[in-house]
Amino acid sequence: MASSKKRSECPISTSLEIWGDKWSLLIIRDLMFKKQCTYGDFLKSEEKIATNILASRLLVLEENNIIVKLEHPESKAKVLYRLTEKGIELFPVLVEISLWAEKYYDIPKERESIIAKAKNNKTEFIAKGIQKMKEGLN
Amino acid sequence: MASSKKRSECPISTSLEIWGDKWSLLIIRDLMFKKQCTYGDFLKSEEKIATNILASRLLVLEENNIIVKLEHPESKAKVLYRLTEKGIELFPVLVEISLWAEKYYDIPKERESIIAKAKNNKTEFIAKGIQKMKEGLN
DNA sequence: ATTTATTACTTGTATATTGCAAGTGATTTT
DNA sequence: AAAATCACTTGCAATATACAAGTAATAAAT
Repeated sequence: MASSKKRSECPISTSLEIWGDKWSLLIIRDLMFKKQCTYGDFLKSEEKIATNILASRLLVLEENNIIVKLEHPESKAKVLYRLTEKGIELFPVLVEISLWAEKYYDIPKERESIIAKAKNNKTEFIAKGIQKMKEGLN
Repeated sequence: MASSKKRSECPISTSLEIWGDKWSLLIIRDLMFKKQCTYGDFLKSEEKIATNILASRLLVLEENNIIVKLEHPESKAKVLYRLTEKGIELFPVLVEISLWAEKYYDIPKERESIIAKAKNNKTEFIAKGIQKMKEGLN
């Protein structure tokens, strides 16, 4: 269900085959902003992903080692999803997407300050963001 | 046919609604590598995009001012597609995707040297790439 | 203890997008 | 004038998405 054979050896094509759709990067975005999410947390996001799509995207991301499932410390009924290192390393991609959008579209007020920061010293912003997220892996 | 209402104000979501699919960034990639392409050039790419999808993606990219159609200097039967400034500004996104893929997947030999260059001095690599492409706009 | 609510999903069905093969009309080459 | 090339379009099957509802396991409330 998840994978057939590669279209090509192009790294961009390979990447798009995994997360090149309208939803996967939003799941990854949520995990970067909120560090850990339950299934229900994803459903609560503004974009209103359908539950069957969420389930299928989470599976693909998990199969490709971009996210992992963890047990919730407080409830056996809940599952926590978290980014792996491989998932965290997608941060620069999301930053560049945000910076591109900021040039050509209106940005919500509450994002302005963080985008300004990213723009101001991109290299450092990315490095620190990744570093912080990787600390959370332990 | 192209646009309904936005899912959200999130810049990442906005971007994905335009080019968040398996094909659009490959079209943009081709235009970055080859500067200008005819319809047939896109069809020749390794990934073998279907012609109806190509037509629909080109339309969306054009509607969103990411590419433009130009007349071919040598033939009235051909159409040239080229990136706009807005399209060129997607270069950093493609670079980061490539660098991510390079960490986790095998890269074709002929791409190794350029990816090494990008990795070595990312900021400069991106700036120069964009500069060069923008020169081609005149 | 038993009902009620939450949780992470699954299932069913309608609609939209993609994939593939073939076709069309305008040019261009022979 | 005929054949080839060009940028697409069309038709249809396959797949993916959207929306609504359902299920089994756990947890909370009574």
